[in-house]
Amino acid sequence: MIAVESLAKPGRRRDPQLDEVILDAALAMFADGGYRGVSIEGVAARAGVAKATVYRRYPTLAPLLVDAVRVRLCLIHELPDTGDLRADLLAMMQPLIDRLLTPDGAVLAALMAERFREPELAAEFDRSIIGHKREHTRMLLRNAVARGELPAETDVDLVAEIPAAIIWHHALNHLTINAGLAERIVDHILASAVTSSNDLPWVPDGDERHT
Amino acid sequence: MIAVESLAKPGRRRDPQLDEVILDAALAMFADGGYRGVSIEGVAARAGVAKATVYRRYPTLAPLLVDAVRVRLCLIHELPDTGDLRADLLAMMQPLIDRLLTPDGAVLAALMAERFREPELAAEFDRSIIGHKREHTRMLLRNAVARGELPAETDVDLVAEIPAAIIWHHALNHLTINAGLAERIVDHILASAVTSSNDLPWVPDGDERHT
Amino acid sequence: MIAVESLAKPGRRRDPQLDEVILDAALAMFADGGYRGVSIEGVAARAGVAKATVYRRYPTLAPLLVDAVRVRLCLIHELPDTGDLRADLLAMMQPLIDRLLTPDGAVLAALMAERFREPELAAEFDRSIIGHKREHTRMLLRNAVARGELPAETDVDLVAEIPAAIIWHHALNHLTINAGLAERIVDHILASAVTSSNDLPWVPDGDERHT
Amino acid sequence: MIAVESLAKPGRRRDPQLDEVILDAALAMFADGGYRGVSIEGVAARAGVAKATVYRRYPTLAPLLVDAVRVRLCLIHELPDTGDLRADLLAMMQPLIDRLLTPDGAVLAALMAERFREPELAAEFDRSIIGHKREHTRMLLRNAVARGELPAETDVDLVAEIPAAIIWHHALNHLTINAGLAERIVDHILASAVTSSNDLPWVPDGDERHT
DNA sequence: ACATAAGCGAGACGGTACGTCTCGTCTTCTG
DNA sequence: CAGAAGACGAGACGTACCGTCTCGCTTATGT
Repeated sequence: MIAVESLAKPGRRRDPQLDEVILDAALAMFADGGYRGVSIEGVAARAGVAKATVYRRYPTLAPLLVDAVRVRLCLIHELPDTGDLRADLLAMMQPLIDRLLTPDGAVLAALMAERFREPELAAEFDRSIIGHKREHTRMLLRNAVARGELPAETDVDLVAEIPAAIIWHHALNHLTINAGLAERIVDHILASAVTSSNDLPWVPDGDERHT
Repeated sequence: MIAVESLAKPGRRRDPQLDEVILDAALAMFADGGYRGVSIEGVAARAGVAKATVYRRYPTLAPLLVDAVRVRLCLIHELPDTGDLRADLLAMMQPLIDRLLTPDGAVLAALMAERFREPELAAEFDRSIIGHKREHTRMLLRNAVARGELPAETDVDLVAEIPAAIIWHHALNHLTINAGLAERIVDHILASAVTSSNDLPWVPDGDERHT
Repeated sequence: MIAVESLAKPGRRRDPQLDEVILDAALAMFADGGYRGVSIEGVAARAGVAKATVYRRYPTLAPLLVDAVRVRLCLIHELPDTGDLRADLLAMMQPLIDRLLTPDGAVLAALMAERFREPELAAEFDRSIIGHKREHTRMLLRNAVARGELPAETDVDLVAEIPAAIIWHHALNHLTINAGLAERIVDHILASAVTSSNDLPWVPDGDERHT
Repeated sequence: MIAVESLAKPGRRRDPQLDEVILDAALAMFADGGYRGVSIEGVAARAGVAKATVYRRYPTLAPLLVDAVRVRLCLIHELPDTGDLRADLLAMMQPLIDRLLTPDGAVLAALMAERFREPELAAEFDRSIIGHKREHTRMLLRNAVARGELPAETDVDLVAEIPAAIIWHHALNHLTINAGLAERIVDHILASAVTSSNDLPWVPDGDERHT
């Protein structure tokens, strides 16, 4: 009886399906023409939706794309820490590389390129894609140093950037990206592994990895 | 009096001063708003020039910016090959880093970001800025491997990309770039230098064979 | 038990108060901005009512205004036929002129103007305002001719139109309308009265008509 | 040599052909749907012209239609004054009636209807169509009174309005308009002609006026 | 009493037109 | 012919209503 507060708002609900087609259309246009190629008018047309329906959801283009990226290109995944540096690094890189090899790759690369100019885009991108990867990688490396797997003088901050730097460098320069890239990067990082008193278990079979 | 050659076309000459103000305006607009922020209309307005005056010189935006970059941001420099890997690598990186620290740095980074979408821009950019640096770096590394300075199993192709990848990664992610970065990169690359049981055979005979 | 006719439908009744505020709002908007200035959206807003509440009652604008006019501006009155042509004609015109002098006058004039384009509006307007006045006036004139008060060659059809034509001409052209107008029109019509063999009893006092 | 002032402005001239197609399109849309049916967007589309091309010429709809009317429906003609009241009145009415019988008639009537609400439209309409006709008619009637052709007590101001009032009343009420209407109106006005001491040369043949 | 059904406020939806803006091209004039 | 000025077709911008529709609630029966 005592309806303290009726939380239900009056009026028709927004159609959740439209949310999706709008985001899809936005992402598709972005893939085609980059940030420049996206217009709210165009998104509405492509989504088969009235302009007002888009404007009702997003006041400007940026949050629309931000949402499109968050919802459609989410790359967040578990950050591994098994103690096996090689495996952990590979596990960090693989999802990104896999994604770059799909059609979404073009979108991701475009996004990476545009993010320089679009702070909002960049922020969201960092959150959902790059996220805490760098920090996590740093930690993995620090642990490896502590365990003695990597030399004490390793420039952890720098090395931690190498995977992302190389991968995005490839993506943005239209250089080939393939499954072997991750392994080559890991091999490079582990090349300075402390080999002091023992054999190098990975040397014998480390030859045919270069694709 | 004797017009030996009538190469002189009739009509008014193009005003060379306008060439300059146009390029300046283009670069300034690019710095302000990136590729998106540049329009021939805007450039003309900023240069205090009629639109046709710009269009007469450049059919589209790309060659205009390409020219602006070539003329105003030329980064071409000597590719060093002294035999001192450390010094050579540093010499390769320093001009770029120096430039990135000036106000032009924003322009360069923006250019680097936009080049993903603009093949023409990318081509010119590669020619005048990145140029043959990658190939040259590869050669330097190969020579170092040949001299035994670097381990035989060094992934030369990958390592050669590290300097550019790291520097641009910093530039595009608004990470700090400072003079020490080049040294850190070189140190990292040389960390795997063969130091095992002997002196450094390359020091005494580090001659200047490659020009 | 035997619900011979279950005319009473279930469900909530329409709120009769809303009928009124809707019509009032419609008429007010019409007075402000003419047919163009009326929109169902606007009427709903002005009436403080949901759009659907209006649309439930009137499918389109026309019947809404038609109702508003019928209910609020009814001009139907007795059509006099006393045998006194002068008095009868005056009695025909007076209610309209009186109404045109009230604030409703603007609404009526607007309605008269719009009716050209809006057949539905025109039909209702004719029914409730103009009605059978023309035909009645014709009859009065024919009778006057028959009685010999008007010349036999009188163009009854034309003369019967003069009162309405003049009055609406004034209304639509923003010309002054005043109480004397009706008298002037009657005087004009009676000017051709047969004066052959007798005095004109109404002439002596026919001077002060011009207001 | 002394170019005191170069009145010629620089820049491309407005295309006079476009002036015409725009006005034609506007008039056509008006004929189809009345003032309500005209939109600048629609005019541009119908004229095969960019919106800006219309907006460059007319800030809003009203002056556009005003111009369309002025240029395309000009009804200005000589105001006759031959001393023959009958002929002069006929000459005044005939052009209007003729026009109303053409396809333009619908446009004119619509315009007449809309003018009530659109002061700008009305002003232009009065200037180019109604213009000084009323005043001229008044003068003709005054002269006729002075010559003794009309009774001294004629209500000149009222009678002068009859032609226009009747004709527009017909037009706005979708009543038939035909060539005979002008004659009937003139006959009516002359019905009160002073016939005192002379014959009425036009009476005998005044029968076939009803078409 | 309580399901049924309509009324109602609110507002989402696909549209259309608004008036403004900028784009790259085209045209006309002056120097 | 170069250059300034600006008209032009094209089309996106963001706003405002249009008329329809879908909600969640309220109100009145009819069984």
